[in-house]
Amino acid sequence: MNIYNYFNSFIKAEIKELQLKDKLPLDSIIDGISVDPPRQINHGDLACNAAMVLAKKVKLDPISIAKLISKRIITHSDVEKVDIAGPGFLNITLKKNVWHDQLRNVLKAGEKFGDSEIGKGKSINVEYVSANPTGPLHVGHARGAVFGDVLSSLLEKTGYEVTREYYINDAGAQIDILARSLYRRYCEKLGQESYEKPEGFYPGEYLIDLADKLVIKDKKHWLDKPESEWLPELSRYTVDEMMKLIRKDLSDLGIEQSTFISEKSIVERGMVDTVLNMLDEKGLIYTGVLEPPKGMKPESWEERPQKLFRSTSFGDDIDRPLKKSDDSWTYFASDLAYHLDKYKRGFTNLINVWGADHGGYIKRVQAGINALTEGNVNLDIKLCQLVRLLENGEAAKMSKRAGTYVTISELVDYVGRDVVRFIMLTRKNDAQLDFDIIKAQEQSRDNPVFYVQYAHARSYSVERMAKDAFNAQSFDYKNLQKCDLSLLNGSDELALIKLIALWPRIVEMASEAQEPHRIAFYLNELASSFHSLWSKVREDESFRFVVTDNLELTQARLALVCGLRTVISSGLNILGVEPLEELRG
RNA sequence: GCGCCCGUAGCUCAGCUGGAUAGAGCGUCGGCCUUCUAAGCCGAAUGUCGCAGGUUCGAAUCCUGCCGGGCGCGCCA
Repeated sequence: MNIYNYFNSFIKAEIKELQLKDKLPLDSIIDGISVDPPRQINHGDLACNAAMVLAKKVKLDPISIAKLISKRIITHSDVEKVDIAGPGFLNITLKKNVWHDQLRNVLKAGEKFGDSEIGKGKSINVEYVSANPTGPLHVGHARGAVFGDVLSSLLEKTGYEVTREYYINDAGAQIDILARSLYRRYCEKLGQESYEKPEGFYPGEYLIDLADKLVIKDKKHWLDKPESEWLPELSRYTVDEMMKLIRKDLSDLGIEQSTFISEKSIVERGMVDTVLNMLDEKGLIYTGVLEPPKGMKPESWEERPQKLFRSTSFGDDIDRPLKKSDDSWTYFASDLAYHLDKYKRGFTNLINVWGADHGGYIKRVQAGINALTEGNVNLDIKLCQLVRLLENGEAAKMSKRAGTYVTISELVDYVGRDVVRFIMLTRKNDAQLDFDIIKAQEQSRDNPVFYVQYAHARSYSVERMAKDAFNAQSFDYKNLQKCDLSLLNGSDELALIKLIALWPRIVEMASEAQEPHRIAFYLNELASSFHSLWSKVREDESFRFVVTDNLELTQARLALVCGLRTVISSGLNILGVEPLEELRG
């Protein structure tokens, strides 16, 4: 438990005591009470709004309530002093040894420091990427992929049991087109061009490569055969091969999902019919005619009765069609079946990571899943906005393999996996992201990946020097845990310890908000704080980490550096970025 | 037309789900290398938090209405 939560519970308990002793009314509200790190340094270590929250319902002024509570808080052995400030804030200053103990906890717990149990006993299904198996992944997919992967790690860090899932859209019409495109390439290989390029032809080079493989595998077997003979087989073959490509791309990014669910298998198991029957039984299906959307030119619009799901009963804007004009299921229908499948596999907490262009789809899926599960499922949908690839501020143009877009493997080859992963998290998921592939490789303050890695590497640099100056054994973790941390009493050192001690809170809040970018921002701040302390020695010799005539002080300072390193490394591990011990070769 | 997202320093963005005097980087200007790696650090200047109302002890944050930008809106997935 982090100290903010700890004091939150403590203060609430004390307030209950006061209520029992009739000092405060019993019905006063405790819910909105929070304990936070204050923004201003002179506001102490913890700021609590309890008095103001209580004053809301009780007809007492906040200041006198604050006085009442502060008398209780001051009895805690960790508390140095309590100030009442502003409109009724309780500003709590903790004894220095509390912070020293926090640092000691980091050294004892190692990377487990920051683990939380807020998700203990809960399982959650995170579905991400789920790109159509029609070609290699591109940059837009990379963002959703990294986001989903890091969100999963973050949830695991806070105790959730996470299933990382990929939904393979291997059933729609675009798969037929893909197979026909491959067939065309196959014919080309064998010197026959009479088979026309199909409508919506996939032009990427990867299909030429695949056609090579197919010729080697099946020789001329499919040549001059009717489509009905080769289409089913080649569809299956192409999807399998595309999924190999995609999984390769994902593994280049360090992503390995445990569960792959095929749309085709959902359909073949009759799940779509099940969904239709369920909705029908609930009276949520009818045949109707949709209005054409206003503001759009309905050129080819023809009014047509179709089978509709009454999603407006569940908060959607219009009712949604389940069947196309050719009587086949819409994507929506099979997607409902897929989500029902998740529920039947035992998941009630679902997260889907989608591209922002699918935003208009959220309400209907939530409506559908609510209808199918009686509201038992909580489905969160995270949208990732576009990524704009830049080269020194100009739009990047480095695409070759896929025809029209930059692929993940091109990007990873160019800047490296760690850079891709980190940069993808330097923006909130729902804000657009500019990814400058030149700047992302710079070794400068501009490049957050470098900046954080540099701080991490510097910690090793200090350790090496300390070990050179004394005997190495004095600095192993066991000895550092036991050393006298009270020697760390400079304001800069204490400030750094406090920032390190913030880590568990950052983790919990990022997890609750489902916002992995907060980890990246925090690491940047932590690195900055360390670089700053590091440079202090230029103004004042006494800031030297390694003090050659003082082993105890050097141990204490190295303990601080190791604590910092542990947190950085633990943060980078959540991001899936490898912490480096040295930056120059 | 409707729905979702966004609007914060010259630029790019944070802002801890309602807290105190709104922050960081870049850029600009001015400092710090006989170095525990200057691949870095320090200082200065910079704001109608899009606009207008509302909710309350307290709003960049929540609600409503505008303005401006992005995405989407049956027979694609």
